[in-house]
Formats: sequence, C-alpha cells, structure tokens
Amino acid sequence: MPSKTAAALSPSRPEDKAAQILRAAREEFLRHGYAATSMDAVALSAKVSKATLYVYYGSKRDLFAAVIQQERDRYAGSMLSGESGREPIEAKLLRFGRNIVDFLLSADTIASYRMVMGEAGRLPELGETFFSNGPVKLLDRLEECIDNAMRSGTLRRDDARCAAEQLIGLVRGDLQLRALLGVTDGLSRSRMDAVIRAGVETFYRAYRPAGR
Amino acid sequence: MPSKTAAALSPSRPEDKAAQILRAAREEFLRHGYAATSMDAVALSAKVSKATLYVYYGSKRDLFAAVIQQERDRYAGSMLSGESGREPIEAKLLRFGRNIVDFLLSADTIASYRMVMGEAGRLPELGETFFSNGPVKLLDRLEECIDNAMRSGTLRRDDARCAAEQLIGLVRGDLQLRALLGVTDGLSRSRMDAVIRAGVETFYRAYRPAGR
DNA sequence: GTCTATACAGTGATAGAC
DNA sequence: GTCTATCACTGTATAGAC
Repeated sequence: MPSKTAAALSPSRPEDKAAQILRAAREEFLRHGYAATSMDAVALSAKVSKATLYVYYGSKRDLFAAVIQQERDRYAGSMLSGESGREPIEAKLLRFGRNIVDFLLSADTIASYRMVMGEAGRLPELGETFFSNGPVKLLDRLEECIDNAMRSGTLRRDDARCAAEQLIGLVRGDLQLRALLGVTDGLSRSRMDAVIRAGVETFYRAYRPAGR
Repeated sequence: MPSKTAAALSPSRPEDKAAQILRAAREEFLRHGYAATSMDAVALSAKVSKATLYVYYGSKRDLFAAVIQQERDRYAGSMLSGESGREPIEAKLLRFGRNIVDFLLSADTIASYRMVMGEAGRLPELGETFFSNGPVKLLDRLEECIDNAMRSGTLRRDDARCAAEQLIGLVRGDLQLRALLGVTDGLSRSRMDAVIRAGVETFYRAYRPAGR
C-alpha cells in the first residue's frame, strides 16, 4: 500500500494540488509581476517542492497562462444584477457605475491588470484572451441593459454598444489610471463618488429621450 | 593635464555618455520591462562596459528612475495647439480628440505606460511623478481650452476640469485598454475614428449651450 | 574614466532516491 | 508523485589594470 494509499492518506489537503499551486502562483504573480516572480517563491508559497510544481505545469509560462485564464473569470460576477424594473433609470445607471468602478479599482483587479499589461507585449495571446473573456464580458452585459432601456424608451435610441463603452469611459474617468500608476491621492471615496455621479449625469444628458 | 584633456580628446562622441546610456536604457526598458532587462543588455546597447554604466547610474533602479523622469516630458508636446479662434467648437473638439488618442496609442506611449504600471506597485513614487508630470499636464491644457469655451458661451458652463476628464474618457473608450493589452483588432483607423467621433458627439450633446 | 575579469547570489529546469 | 540536491546559466555589482 505504498503510493496509492499514501496519496489517499494525506487528508490534510482535500483540495487538488494543482489548484493549491495555482493559488500560490496567482498571489506571487499579482504581487511581483511575471519576470520578478521565481519558481522557487511559488513552490515555497504553495508548500511543495519545485520539482512537484514542474510536474503540474511544464514551464513558468504555462503556469502564468493558467493564472491568466483563471483571472478572466472574475468578471462574471454579479456586477450589474439586482435590477428591479421600477427603479428610475438614473438610479440604475448610478448603481451600475458604482459597481463597475468598485470592481475596476479593487486591489485584485488592479494587480491583474498590471500583471497582464506588463507581459502583453511579449505574450500577446494572453492579453487577447484576458480582454475577450474579461472586459468584453462586462461590456456585453452593460450593452444589454442599455439596449433594453433604449427599446423601452427610457433612453434615447442609439448604438447601445457605443453607449455602453461611453458610460464606462465616463465613470472611469482618471480613477483607473491613477490606481494603476499607484497614485493614491485623488482616490478618496468622496472624489470617486463625485466622478461617478458626474459621469452618469453627463451620460444621461446625452442619452435622455428627446424632450426630457 | 591627463584626465581633463583625455575627456576632451575623445571626439567620436560629442554627446554626453550619460545621455547615451539613458537612450539605450530607455529602449531596453520599454521593450522588455524592468525586471526582464539586464544591465548587460543596456551596456551592450549603449556600447559601454557595465562598469562604466555603474559610474553614471549607481544601480538599476536609479537608471530606471532616470528613464521615467525623462519619459514624462513627452507630454509637453503641441497636442492641443493649432487652434484658430474661428474654428467651430465641434471641429476643435474633434481635433483635440484625434490628437489625444493618437498620442495615447502611439507605440512609445503604450510602452511607457506598460513599463511604469508594471513597476508602480513596487516603486510608487515613480508612478506619482509620471502621473503628475504626464497625464496631468495634458489634462491641465485641455481644461484651459474647455474653460475658455465655457466662458465664451460656446459650451455650457460647468466644472471645466471634470468636463476635460470626461472628454478624454469618452474619446479614449476602450482603445487604450485594447492597446495596453496588445489586442490588435478593434484598433483599425476607421474604428478609432468612429469611437472618437461618437465620443465628441456625446460630449457636445451634454455640454452644448442650452437651446442649441 | 574606462575597460576586462570576476565574485557571488539567484534563476529555470532536471536527475535520482524514496 | 514527491522530495533533496544539483545543473548550467544569468543577474547585479565590484576590483584592479590602464
């Protein structure tokens, strides 16, 4: 009963070892970036030996790719949910804006943007998958909401996709850029909310139905 | 007069050696990022020995900081100039938008954003100086232009700073994000111009004077 | 000031014992 | 499958000749 039971008899880790490694790798890559993260550090953080690590992920690039693949899924959250039909459109837009900015400025999101952008020049396919499974998903959902509002006459009819991009651009302002560059001032709660409210107001001025 | 004349007698390099090193370092850092750039590569590219390199810049971080400091100045360009008073406001806004997007999406700008963002988490003061001497300068100039337009009644009176941020956010759309992530499709000239025109239109809808 | 040569730590990746 | 020990290599930084 050597190998088989030995594996079954280590019950202190009910979860898969691959997932354990992936979690550690994610943390290290997010904190230090790709090039500055060593496989030693990942192995140490995952509490496995480096050789074991290479059993699951053939190379550092493979491991990084797996982390990115996993990261994109965070966008599938319930960012735009909770809508009740009776809610006034401006309140709804404001809620969307706040949720979107909260998400974009969360420490994890900022760190993963930095991580992917830093390597996008050398690993372009990773940037593409991140983009099409991350930001695009968010845009799709927002477009749908805006399209509904346009069809119901709550917003002026126009290109919903374009409007969704514009709403994001407006509420984002320079907040995301500041966060990505590590500029902490100008990111107070009050200023963030002021930017979001002003963005929503501008959006509604441009997209309110004629005569309102 | 050994050392003094010796320096004067190497006429093959009229420019300062420090500048020569800085140029090479900029190129390497922009292309490969901070961690993935070796001092060997910089020395090779600058055609000096590594020891010489360490004479001028005490460490790799110092050299990187010098590159960032230099990079911020690229924003001082004539992005918003060329304005003739008679030009209609919409045409002027469109010109601004095109110049801003052209600048933000240029290969050099994208590379320097990636470079600074990638290290902003570990070298926060660099991100701050880059931001306050780069993007903020652009915003200042745009604010001034919009403020003038608001005072002259060409645009509705409101917070000019906020409006300037919003105009940038609108014309930027997802173009900059795409470029930073290395997503090449969706960056055609025609789509870029469509995004910019739509952004300017939305901006003007929200900020045109009442009754126009 | 500039070079060659090198110290010394750390890198990704692997071999072999268990 | 997992570990320890090690490989070949590259990294930053410096000493010493000129």
